[in-house]
Amino acid sequence: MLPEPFSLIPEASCRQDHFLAGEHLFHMGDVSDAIFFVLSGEVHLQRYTQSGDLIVIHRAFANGVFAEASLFSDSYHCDGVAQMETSIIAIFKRDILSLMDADPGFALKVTAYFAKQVQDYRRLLELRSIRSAKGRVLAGLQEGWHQGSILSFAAQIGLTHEATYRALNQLVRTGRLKKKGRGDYELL
Amino acid sequence: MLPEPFSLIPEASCRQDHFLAGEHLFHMGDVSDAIFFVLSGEVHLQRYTQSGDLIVIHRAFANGVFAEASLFSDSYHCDGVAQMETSIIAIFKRDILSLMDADPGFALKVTAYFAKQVQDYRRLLELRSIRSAKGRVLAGLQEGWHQGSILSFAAQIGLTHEATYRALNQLVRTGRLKKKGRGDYELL
DNA sequence: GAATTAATATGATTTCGATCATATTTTAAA
DNA sequence: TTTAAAATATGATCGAAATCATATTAATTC
Repeated sequence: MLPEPFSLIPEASCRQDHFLAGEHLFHMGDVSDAIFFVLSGEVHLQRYTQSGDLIVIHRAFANGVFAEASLFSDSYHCDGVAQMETSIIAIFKRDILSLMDADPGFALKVTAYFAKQVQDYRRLLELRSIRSAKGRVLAGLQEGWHQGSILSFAAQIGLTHEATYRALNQLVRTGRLKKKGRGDYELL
Repeated sequence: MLPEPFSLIPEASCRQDHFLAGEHLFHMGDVSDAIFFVLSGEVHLQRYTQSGDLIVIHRAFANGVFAEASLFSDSYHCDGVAQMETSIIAIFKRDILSLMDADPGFALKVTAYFAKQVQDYRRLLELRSIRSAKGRVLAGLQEGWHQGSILSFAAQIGLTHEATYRALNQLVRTGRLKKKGRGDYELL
């Protein structure tokens, strides 16, 4: 059920839960006691900037693990919000940490997870440094990041949805994309 | 020289090397045997898409560590290419892993290193989501990220240096900053 | 100490994404 | 089943940052 290395955690250290669209799994500042695995649905880790802008830090889909960074901090540093009806497994932080202490092999696998996160954020930053909407959308598609709605894709790559729709349209016109249907694009 | 926790690795586990512009440090698919620290120069981690487009996954500059993810995979998943004359220190993967195995304290520091990187990248992403140059420069200063040149500060926060100079000027005029000298600004 | 390069700075112009508006289609809800 | 809401578009306008240009000062290097 749970992916490596969290599959090594006993079931007694987990809790199943269910959320509706828009519901919070946790709020920024809450004491962190668990990391999460998505059974079905979609969860956004997000924060609001000083100016009130919403930024999506990470999108977790089915079979994804998220909020692992909370293992090393006392509280969550972002909101976790279900984007649709979502089922999750919460894995208790305390039990993960004690297993890491007892089993170096397990600890190593957890470290690999953090390394992967760093890699992902670097990619996202590099993508966001692409100035043109067209180039950014194309790169985002090539990275395979258009999985959910175009709206959430736009948020992740840091464009308005209008700019994203227009860039998609341009890419279709210049023969880089094929439009298979409403909101359904394919790379060529 | 090397940043924590890699400074704890003995020198015998490292190799200094030098590359000219365009030279490869490694190719995608090569067996991964080291992670890298940039002494000077610039290295791009990049790969080609199916359609032949070059995608830059990460840019590593002086004092940056990169290809840490190779610790946990048998081969490099992208090309590492020097963009100019570049000096690096290669830290042998095998020796890092064995030290992590032998010393749980070191292993924990490596984990903490990755966790910190995740936090840093999240902050940077949040800052970059601030649309106005003025707000972004101000936030960057408040984060304490203007330490080197304004040129490198501009690059970090994702603005051209011209936009950055103008934002600094605006912030001085609106009384948020004090200009103490050429390229020397102080928060108020 | 002269020459060269890099960083700081500002002016003029242009571009392109944000913003606001509106329509249509699809999905969810009442 | 009607209504409401969300996602997918596209049009018009505006503003702010990119771009290109040039000057000055500081730091290298020759």
